[in-house]
Amino acid sequence: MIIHEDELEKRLGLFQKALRDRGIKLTHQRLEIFREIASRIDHPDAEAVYRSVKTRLPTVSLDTVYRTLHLLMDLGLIGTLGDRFTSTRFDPNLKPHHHFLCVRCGLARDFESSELDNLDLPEAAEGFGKVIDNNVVVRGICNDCMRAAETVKPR
Amino acid sequence: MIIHEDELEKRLGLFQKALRDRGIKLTHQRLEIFREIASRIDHPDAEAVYRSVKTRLPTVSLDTVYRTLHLLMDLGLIGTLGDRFTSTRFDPNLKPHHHFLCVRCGLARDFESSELDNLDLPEAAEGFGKVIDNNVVVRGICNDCMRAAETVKPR
DNA sequence: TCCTAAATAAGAATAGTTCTTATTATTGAA
DNA sequence: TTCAATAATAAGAACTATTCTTATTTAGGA
Repeated sequence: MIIHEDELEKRLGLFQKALRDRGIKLTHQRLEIFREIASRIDHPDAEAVYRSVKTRLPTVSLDTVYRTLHLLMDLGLIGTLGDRFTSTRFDPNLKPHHHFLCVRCGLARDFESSELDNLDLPEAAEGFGKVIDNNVVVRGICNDCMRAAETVKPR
Repeated sequence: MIIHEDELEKRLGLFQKALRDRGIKLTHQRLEIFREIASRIDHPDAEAVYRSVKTRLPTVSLDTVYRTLHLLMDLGLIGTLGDRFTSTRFDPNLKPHHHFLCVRCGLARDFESSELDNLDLPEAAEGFGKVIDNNVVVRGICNDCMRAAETVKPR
């Protein structure tokens, strides 16, 4: 759960600068929430962040944790594990395959590739456990969204 | 949204056989729900499947759609788009990286690899739109879960 | 055809997340 | 440092996706 001290310092610096640059207030809550997420390598959910921060700031609310995590996402200071959809999307394709995913509209399409099915994984990856398979998610802007972006010129 | 007629037939065959082999009843609802998910390439969520099936079976319930989709998952006849967690998990790592994910306990760990950052993608993938980046998810059983499986022998 | 277990519809319940509102705190200005 | 304006917070209501409960219906074997 621990990252290097100097990596944490670097992340905290980025965070404080991002807030200052945009005139966003630096509250105790935001600092503690950022410190918590930035120092962990286990990809906690909002509830887990809330539980930890609560030991230091007993009156913090879960809502503030959510708002702050979303703020951090908007600022590009954190991301999520996997692409998030509001609901589960199902996939009837039983063959090994990978996905193209439009980050704008959520369009998802399958494609096959035996090269990608059989990637040579770095030792680091293999070291975490016994590998079953791997899935490549290609993120992009789909053709429709590209066309829409070209058509509607900003005024 | 359309797949080949013979691919659909093949999927329907697998489905009916899987139910028969296990003595699971073939209901109208199950057949229509499977037909719907099996014939689409757009990875719909339960609500979208429900809306379509409802036009043919007006009395079907959303709950039945959920139960059936989960049954199909348990039977290995469908999967989901991306690995699903009950809640959103956050990631403070801003460097390009990939993930190891334990399918048993949900442990997630980062690893870096410039090779994987710069994969040579098949034309099929590039054809869907403008690519931004790609993320590799390595699915497996983490070391802790492997040890647990070895320690607790089945009786 | 009849019987029985399994499956369904309907609606209540739950989990995760977001919204509303009254209160509090940050930050720039005096 | 104090003050004022405005943003941010806590609390709880509300909302969305999903699952559970229960009375009713149905598939499939005898």
